[in-house]
Amino acid sequence: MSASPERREELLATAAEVFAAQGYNATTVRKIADAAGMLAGSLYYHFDSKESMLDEILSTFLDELWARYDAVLEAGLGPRETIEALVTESFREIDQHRAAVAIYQKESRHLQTQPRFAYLADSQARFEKAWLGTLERGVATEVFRADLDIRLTYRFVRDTVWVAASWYRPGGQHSAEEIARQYLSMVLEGIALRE
Amino acid sequence: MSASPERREELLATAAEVFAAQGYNATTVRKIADAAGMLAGSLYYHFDSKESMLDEILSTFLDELWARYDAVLEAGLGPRETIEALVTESFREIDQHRAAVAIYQKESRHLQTQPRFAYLADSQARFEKAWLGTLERGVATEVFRADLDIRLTYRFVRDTVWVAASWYRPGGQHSAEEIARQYLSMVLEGIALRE
Amino acid sequence: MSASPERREELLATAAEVFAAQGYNATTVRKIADAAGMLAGSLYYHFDSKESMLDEILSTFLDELWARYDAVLEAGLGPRETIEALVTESFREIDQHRAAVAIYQKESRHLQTQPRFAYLADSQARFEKAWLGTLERGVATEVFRADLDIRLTYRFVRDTVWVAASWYRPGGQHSAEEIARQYLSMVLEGIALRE
Amino acid sequence: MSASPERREELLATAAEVFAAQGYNATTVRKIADAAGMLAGSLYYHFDSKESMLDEILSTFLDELWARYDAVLEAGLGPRETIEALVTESFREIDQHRAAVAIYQKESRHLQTQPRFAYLADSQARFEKAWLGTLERGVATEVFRADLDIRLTYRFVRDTVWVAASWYRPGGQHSAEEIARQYLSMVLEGIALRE
DNA sequence: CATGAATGAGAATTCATTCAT
DNA sequence: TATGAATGAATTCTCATTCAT
Repeated sequence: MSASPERREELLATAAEVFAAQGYNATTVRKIADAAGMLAGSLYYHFDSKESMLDEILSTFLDELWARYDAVLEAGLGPRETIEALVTESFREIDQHRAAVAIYQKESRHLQTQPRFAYLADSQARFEKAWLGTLERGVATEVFRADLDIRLTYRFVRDTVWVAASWYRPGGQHSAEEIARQYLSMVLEGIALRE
Repeated sequence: MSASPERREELLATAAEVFAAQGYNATTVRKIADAAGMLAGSLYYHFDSKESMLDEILSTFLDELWARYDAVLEAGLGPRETIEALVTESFREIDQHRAAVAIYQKESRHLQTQPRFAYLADSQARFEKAWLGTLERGVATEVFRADLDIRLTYRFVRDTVWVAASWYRPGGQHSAEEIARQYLSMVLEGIALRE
Repeated sequence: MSASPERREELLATAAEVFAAQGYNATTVRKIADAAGMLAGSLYYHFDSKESMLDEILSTFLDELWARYDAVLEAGLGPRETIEALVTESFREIDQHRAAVAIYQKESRHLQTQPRFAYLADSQARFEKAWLGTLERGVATEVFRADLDIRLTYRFVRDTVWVAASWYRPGGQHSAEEIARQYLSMVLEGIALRE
Repeated sequence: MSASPERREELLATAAEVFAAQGYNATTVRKIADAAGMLAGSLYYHFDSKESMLDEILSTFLDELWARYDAVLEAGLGPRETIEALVTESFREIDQHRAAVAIYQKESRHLQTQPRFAYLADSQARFEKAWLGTLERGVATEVFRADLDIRLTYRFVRDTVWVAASWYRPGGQHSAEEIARQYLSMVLEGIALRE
């Protein structure tokens, strides 16, 4: 009930694409197997269950994301630079694991309630702490505006970044970095022309 | 096969809540019926199918939304005022039909491929035309920044507004209008403090 | 739970048409009610159940048929004349109660097993006795051929008559009597030209 | 989604028996599965739906029947010999595929209206052409009586043969050929003794 | 490693029937 | 007499999962 790690990864990538395209619940094991060129039952040689595929996809994604985030958070940057770095890393993650991000975006809310996916809630709490803390620091140091509800701002920034996974296609017109740059510019400076 | 419009509306509101909370696919008719205090089969006195409930929820929402949008678009406002009005109407819609908006947000992408829900794609195209046109007008009249990719800006503004449906709860701390005001401020001026 | 006999008869006639056209099992109470211009539940003011409608249709048909058959059988006719009279009465019955005959033809075999419809088996047995007895009498008196298996002949004559209900439409080109005449001619003389 | 042809055939044979015995509509998938010694859901590994089982049973039957009929029709026989051969082949078909014939007999009329079963109507039309043409040829060459309505005769001959499927049991007293011989004798010469 | 064939739990849906009004 | 709204049992079908080969 395990196999070469490469094959697993291939299969997980395939599964992630299908989950992202059709939604986890609407995805049948058969569809994944079709996409992988095998029969549904054969997947069970590699994985315990459909849910464990989802679990592995999401936890791998979050592990990697937090490695990136932690590196940023421990770098001792200023609030604005921290936000810039977090957003840029987020877009890099979207670029490299678009499917996983899209799944996370669509499914994490209702998965959180299940014990097996409690780590999603934990991660969410860490997100909130990191972003919110940075924003508060920015307000305190007069880098960010003080007249906005800080939780509203947090949600604005957070959502603004992650929803992009729903339309982003790697290899498109703009690189992840370029998209990050423009998004940051909008989030930080707004879209209105300054006189 | 149909029945009194009031009962239908009650049941649709119930169904919309459950769809929004659990996702369309993960929602069983039984759950809807439970929430409505009846047996699963009884729903079929009022509706043809689970899908037709979804259909009615989404099309009612879009009809109403477009009535609001059209009123704004025909008012002859300037680009900035148009964006402000569209965003404000969107938050009012979220306030009044949160469930429908959340469902739309989560399900419309993959529903679009089904002929029955082709109107979702039509609506999407109209959205794009309305928002994109307004943004372009704003760039031309030097109300909006010219250095941003206009399609990126469109997606930013569009997503920024609708994702709010995933966390917004009516009767919370801020009114829909207040949230709209703050969002608009962020979208237009950014979150960074201007020196 | 009963009503004017006229209304019952009307409704039974309607039900019989639908049963004949679609088959008993494939006929929903709703279809009958639609055809009668009322709602499904309303039928239950007139009848106990769908099955009791079927029962009443079939038993009424058989009662009438046996009244006719008994008159023939008690008339003291010769074997050939008896067969002729039975066939003619059968076609008259088809003419007047086509739907009931068609239902009988299609459903009686598997209904017979249910206690409620045991009378169908009884009737079948009486049929057999009447027809078979007449044929045997005919063979004995050298009116009918002796070289045929008598049970095969019985089935041939019986089926030959009743299947006609599946295509007969009252008011068509030929009257019931004319069809009876031609059928009788075929059954008795065959279709080959005699030299 | 399909599987080994042998298993399919076994299961189809089982299904055909149950359909023939109880009628298509009254047959539940569970009954078929019981008869096959498996669970209802398991049938769906082999077949798309209950309807597709019916479809396959009927189309297989008609394909085979038409292979036989075409061989006869292309043999250049005289009208009487053609009728004899067609009837004989029909009884052979009844002997070998009794269940399919019985289903065809009972269900084809109302199935014809569904697009999926349009081929039943096509086949019916070909039947009519074949039988009617042969009868007409027989009348023209003075082999068959000219004083009968030819369409009535067609129905008589057609029904006479196929209804036998409702009572025929293979391995009974008479072989298919013997029954064919006696039926042909009745149809051609009649049951009355010739003086 | 993969297949083929199943299992069994539940899903959506249908429909005869009931009953207060 | 008829309606509107339900019930509840049964039905078709789906799907994750298992397992011998």
